[in-house]
Amino acid sequence: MIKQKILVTVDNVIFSIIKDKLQVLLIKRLIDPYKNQRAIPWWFVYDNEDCQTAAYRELEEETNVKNVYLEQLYTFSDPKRDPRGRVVSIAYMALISRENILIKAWSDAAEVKFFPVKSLPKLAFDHKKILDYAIQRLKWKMEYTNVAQYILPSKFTLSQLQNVYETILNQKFDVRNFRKKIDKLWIVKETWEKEIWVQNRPAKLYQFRSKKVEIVEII
Amino acid sequence: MIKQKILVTVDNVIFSIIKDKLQVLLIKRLIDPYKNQRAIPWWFVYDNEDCQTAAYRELEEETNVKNVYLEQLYTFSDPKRDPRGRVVSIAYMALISRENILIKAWSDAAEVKFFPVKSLPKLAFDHKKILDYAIQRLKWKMEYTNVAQYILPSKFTLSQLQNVYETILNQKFDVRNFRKKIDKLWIVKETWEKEIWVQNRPAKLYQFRSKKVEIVEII
DNA sequence: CTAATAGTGTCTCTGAGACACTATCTA
DNA sequence: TAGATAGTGTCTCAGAGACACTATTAG
Repeated sequence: MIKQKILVTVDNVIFSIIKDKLQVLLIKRLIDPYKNQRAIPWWFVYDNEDCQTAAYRELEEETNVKNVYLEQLYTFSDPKRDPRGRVVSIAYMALISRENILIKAWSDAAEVKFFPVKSLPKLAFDHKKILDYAIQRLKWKMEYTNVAQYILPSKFTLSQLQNVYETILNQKFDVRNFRKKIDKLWIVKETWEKEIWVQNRPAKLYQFRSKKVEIVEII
Repeated sequence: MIKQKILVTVDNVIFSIIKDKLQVLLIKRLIDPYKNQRAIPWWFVYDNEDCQTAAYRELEEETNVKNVYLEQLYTFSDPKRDPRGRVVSIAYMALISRENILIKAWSDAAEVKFFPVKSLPKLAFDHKKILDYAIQRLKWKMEYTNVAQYILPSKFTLSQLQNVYETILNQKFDVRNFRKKIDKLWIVKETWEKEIWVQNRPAKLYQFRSKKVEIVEII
């Protein structure tokens, strides 16, 4: 067969909603090129694993891997994207609920930290392009499927659900119309539980009916 | 940097509508593995070109490359997908109009030939999986964008347009409702020309208003 | 005038979106 | 009882889908 000098990596765009903001996990680069700049976490694919497995391996570093959504996005292959040599990167998007984020990604000082997508630092390589692509895909997935469940705790209020949509799609919805829609789509069910420790009327907690990602026209 | 033994290829799923059927271009393999079976055309990516460029290069072999739509689909990376060694393949989908297909893909005896997607031979490697994915994506793109223009001649009748949708989405539409919808979406315009050489009332010829791929909820 | 396809309008029903007040809990 | 958020129904308008006949051409 032919000779090639191409390395293969996976990049992981890891989204969560923290403090009512859509945030993405970034690492600080410790070496050149782009030393001290932030980057999307990535790693080389091993010879005997497929890319999805490599992306999961990477994801384990930062999260408690229960109930993670992982989806392949796009393959970035500009010959100049890494100044050191030819690297083709398969980008993935992960959605995780705040409760599944490991402590080390919490600290402000950390080299691995969440940033709100609305106030990002300058990113290394072509990672801005990758992130923009991921945000676009996330919006589509939110509108047309039930993936919202992966970014919420397993039991949630309808207000929380609405907030996820409003935050990610960057628009407001009428409370009554939103609930009517969710109700008709038959994607969530009531539990017998209610919020506790809140200083107002406690809301009912709901669960998604299906863990499977399904096509549902939500918006 | 790290040592890897991974080769990178592009696979091209080339669609067209021929004889009112959705068809895909397949080559006959001349060597093992899968000798004499049909496969999606593919090639290695050169060290200094991005994957899109590689896919275009491949496409030139079979088509007259004017007015081709080319879109990256998905990257297939199972370590066992090629029995000879580790090959990661970036799959692309191309849409071409029948008028842009080179003669050599026309002959029945050819080693490069179109097959209706409804009566496919057995495919080599994981190419059935890739093709299924491509068909799925094609359906989505037809429903939500104006890509239909790439599979039609530049001037076409509304009946032809409706046929493209019916063929690919595998369902019938009411003539009046279909035309109402297309009219309202404002995506095509009349020309002053009509069909010729037909044995019935000749239909008006239309053109797409925009060559750019745009989001339009067609169906 | 026959065969073949092009081309056109109306009605019904469903779903989207605008809109404001009452209910229930804690402190 | 004040403060805070949960929770609920109606009306209007636009778009989707069902449905049948006339128009125009070639031969």
